[in-house]
Amino acid sequence: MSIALEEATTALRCRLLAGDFDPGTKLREISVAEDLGVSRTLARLAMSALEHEGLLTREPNRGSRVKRFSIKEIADAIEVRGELEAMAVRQAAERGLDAAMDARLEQILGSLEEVLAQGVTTDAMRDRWVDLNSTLHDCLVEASGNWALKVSISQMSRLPLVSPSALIFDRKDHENGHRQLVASHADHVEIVAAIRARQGHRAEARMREHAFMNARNKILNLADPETMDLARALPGGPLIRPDK
Amino acid sequence: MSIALEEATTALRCRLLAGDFDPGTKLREISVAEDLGVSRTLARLAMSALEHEGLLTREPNRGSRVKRFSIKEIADAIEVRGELEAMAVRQAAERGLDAAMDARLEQILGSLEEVLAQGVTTDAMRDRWVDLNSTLHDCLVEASGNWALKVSISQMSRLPLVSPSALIFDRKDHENGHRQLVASHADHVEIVAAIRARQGHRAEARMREHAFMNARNKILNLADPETMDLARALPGGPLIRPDK
DNA sequence: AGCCCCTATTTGGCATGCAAAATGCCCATA
DNA sequence: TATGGGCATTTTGCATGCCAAATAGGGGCT
Repeated sequence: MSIALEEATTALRCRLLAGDFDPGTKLREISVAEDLGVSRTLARLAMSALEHEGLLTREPNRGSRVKRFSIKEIADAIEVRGELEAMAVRQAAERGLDAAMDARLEQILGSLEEVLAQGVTTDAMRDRWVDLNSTLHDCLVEASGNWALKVSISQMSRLPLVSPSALIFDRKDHENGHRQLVASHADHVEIVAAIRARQGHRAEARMREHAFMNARNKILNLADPETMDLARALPGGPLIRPDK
Repeated sequence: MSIALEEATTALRCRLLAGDFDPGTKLREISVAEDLGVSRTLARLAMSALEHEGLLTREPNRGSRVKRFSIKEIADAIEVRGELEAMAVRQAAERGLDAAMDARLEQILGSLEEVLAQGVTTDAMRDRWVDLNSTLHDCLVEASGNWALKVSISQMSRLPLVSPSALIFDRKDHENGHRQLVASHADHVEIVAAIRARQGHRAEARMREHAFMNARNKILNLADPETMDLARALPGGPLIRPDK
């Protein structure tokens, strides 16, 4: 089930995250199947996968529905991811960086610095920033050497708006947006520095604050959807609703 | 019926956790199907579920194999669960207990106290202790009101030896086993007290230590399998190997 | 031994059949 | 009009058979 399943699952996941379906919609496997251009069997597999990811909920004998996320649930998930990443950098500091990872982090930080200096104004620059940012977070988790941490974080990151790639750029107040990026980059630099200095507690604290600020920005923008501009045209659509 | 899938998945999961298969064994869907007495379709669904749970790994076009857990991976997962539970009790303290949950916790603590007073010597008593212990941990997570926390913790808990129900009783040194239970119960009491007093940081710290001690006991026993006596005859078998 | 080719098995996927449950609809009744 | 009961349709849950492609396994050849 390598090629087609993965493809079908990805396609359905993208449609869900893009908000193609209203939350609460029942997904009939027949319509999903012909929608994705695959068989009922495969559609069922894909839906099962997304159910495990938490994007669908299944009621016995009644099929699956599109999960509705409340803002609180998203905020919870972001907070959990933050706590886990904080734990990751603490463990990375306690464990120490190997030479390869150290160089890799240095290179990513350099690229981020470069992008920041040029100014993150175009969509292309935004994409590049988001990519680098995601990669950096991945590396930090990797550096912890903790397998379970990686699993947990990636589970959270599959939820809408939770992933580090779901950055929000403030387009209304461009000055403000730039300030956020500068602060974010300063966090990155200090976190890596703390890890190198084996200051586990400091790395943890700074990462926790980093996550908190990021979460607050996201939630603020959720309440004011006009300014919302999700990187990679990913999530944030009808899946998330203020009610619960 | 969703009955059969759930049943087949549970059956296969139990066989995996019980160590019926050596790690690395390739699971052919045909043999799994007739082994469980279900169709190939259903066997694939069940295997897909267990793959998402992390008990199986799939290699494209080559089927799935039984995942081999190193002791480090298990220790990592236990540590992550501990951190998440610590976060849970902190949030529970910050949020406050509603009357129903407060009463429920009190009742569980009372039952645990009672069991402890009678002495946890028979298998039946051990089962009762494990049940109460699991319920208490579930309640604490529930009390946090954090949905993502519940999801993450349950994900970790599906791994062998990670669940709070995977308690280990020291049968070699009965005195030592009893001491551990007494200490564990004291932790429970103080954690609940801290939550009631809205002492988030204290609840968190104590829970982290509680988890750490529990993890250490488990890992110690892994290195000395003679004394290992997993409650509910659950996991710990061939799935876990010292190597990596 | 090393390599190649051929065969048998297995995976990945599709279409269909079927019983049971759920859904929807129509109509009778209050 | 609102309610509710009964019937037909749809949908789910699972099984079965089939097929192409990839893999694994087993000789035989050099």
